[in-house]
Amino acid sequence: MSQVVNLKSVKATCQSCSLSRLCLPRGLHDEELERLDRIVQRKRPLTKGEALFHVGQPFHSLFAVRSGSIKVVLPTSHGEEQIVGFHLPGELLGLDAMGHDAHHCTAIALETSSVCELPYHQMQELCKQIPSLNDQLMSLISDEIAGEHEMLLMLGKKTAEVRLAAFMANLSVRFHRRGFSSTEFNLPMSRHDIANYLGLAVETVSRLFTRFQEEGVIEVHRRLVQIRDRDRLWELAEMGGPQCPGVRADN
Amino acid sequence: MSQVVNLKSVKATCQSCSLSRLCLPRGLHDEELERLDRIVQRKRPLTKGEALFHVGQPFHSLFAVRSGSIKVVLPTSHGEEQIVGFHLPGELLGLDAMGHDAHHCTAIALETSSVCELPYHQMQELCKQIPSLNDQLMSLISDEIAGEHEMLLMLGKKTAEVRLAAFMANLSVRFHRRGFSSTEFNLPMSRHDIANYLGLAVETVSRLFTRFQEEGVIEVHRRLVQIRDRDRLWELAEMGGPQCPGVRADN
DNA sequence: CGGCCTATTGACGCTACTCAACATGAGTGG
DNA sequence: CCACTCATGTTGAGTAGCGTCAATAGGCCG
Repeated sequence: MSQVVNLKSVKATCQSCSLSRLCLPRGLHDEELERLDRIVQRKRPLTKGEALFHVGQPFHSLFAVRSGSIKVVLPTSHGEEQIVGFHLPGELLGLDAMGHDAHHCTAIALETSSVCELPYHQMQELCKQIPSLNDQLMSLISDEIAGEHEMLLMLGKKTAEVRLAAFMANLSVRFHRRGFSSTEFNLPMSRHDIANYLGLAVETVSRLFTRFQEEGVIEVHRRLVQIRDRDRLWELAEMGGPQCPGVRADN
Repeated sequence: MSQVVNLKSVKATCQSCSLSRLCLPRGLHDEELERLDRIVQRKRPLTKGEALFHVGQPFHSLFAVRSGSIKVVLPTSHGEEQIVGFHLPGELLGLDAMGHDAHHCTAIALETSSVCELPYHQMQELCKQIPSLNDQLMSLISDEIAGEHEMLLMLGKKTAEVRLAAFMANLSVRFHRRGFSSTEFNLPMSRHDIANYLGLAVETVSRLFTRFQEEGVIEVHRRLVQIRDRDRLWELAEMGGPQCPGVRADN
């Protein structure tokens, strides 16, 4: 409150952001980046459990995760919930509300997380003026759809073992792209969240984790995961084939 | 080939299309409609089983279903397939490839079907010039994402009975919006397709159909469906609650 | 009419859920 | 610092829902 004068010095910019390779800035040159920066609003960090938006709330902005992680949840008529995605830094939130006036899902921080707010109307204007920004937005949108297709395949056809293995493999790749270790990371979400997301019972997830450990595939202690045998994990996830589900070409 | 002179007389236009209320033309006025019409390419109808595009093929156009129905399929490494959607007239295809150079899924006609081709680059240009076209495209995109979220919920949390009931209810609503009866319609897809889409075995679908019949909820003969007790069907589909999953506000 | 594909029905078994007890760690207050 | 409580995670036993396998019935087309 009293430090307004300091804000400028700590202000993050798209130019300086390490995620620009994954996020909207991808493919933009300096002048364009500055224009994007001008509409981006960096918000105060969310604390664990805090909602970025709730289902039904008016939609006026997209959000990009800057740090931390956020789960996206669909409430059901019967009080249950379905987690439809976990978003890591560089990924967009709120795409499913574009062109509508209310959010269709709820976004909740899994840990202390910061996001960039992108007022939708200003984004639209900027997309008109900067073709490569529009391209990148469309690319991220289609990734979202494609990713959900892969998830439908998971839930429709795969066993619990394959689902969990693929989930771990997917996290490994996504963390790696963000500059973290691909073999050792902390799960941002609880067992309950994992189970919910994968359409399984918590107990099943727990049992599978211990089985994976017994087989020397991964080591799990509470939320710390260490991947011991990457090849075997990929096999379990059925990701050795022609294309790698859940993983778009590297970038 | 020899009838070029006749083409104009039979040429369908977005202005004359009964689907404009659901499809891209929604919200456009006459002059804008004409400009959209100028980039739309009406293609020869697809025959049953014919592919509109295959996974891996270069992407350069979106498609809108004009008549018939089309299934969208994801192939897996193990030769299986997962159907990720059935598209009825007025719905778009290919959204998951925007911003990429290749299709991510395969689209196959379930019956004789015609589509409108929308060259993507021209669409982009037109979206810049016609804000309400851009709005409608974004709206359709977000509907696609939201619909897939609902489907994740189905596959993640719902029993076979609820899935099939919700599927029938969903079809009923979608046919109704297209001017068909909401209580009597022909399934465009086989039992095998339904089972695949819902993540079930064909036998389970068959058994549920007979159970629904015994309970007087629906009548099914081969592909003809008659809904006898709409309220009970909605109950079975768990669609009586606060909001109706799978069904956006009417339009 | 015969062959083929789709759909139905039945018997059986397995995967993963439910219920329940227990373990572990985190946070709190004395 | 320790005892207490609560949240989170693990493990076990029993079971149900749904998949698999197999046989049969019904439509469609040449």
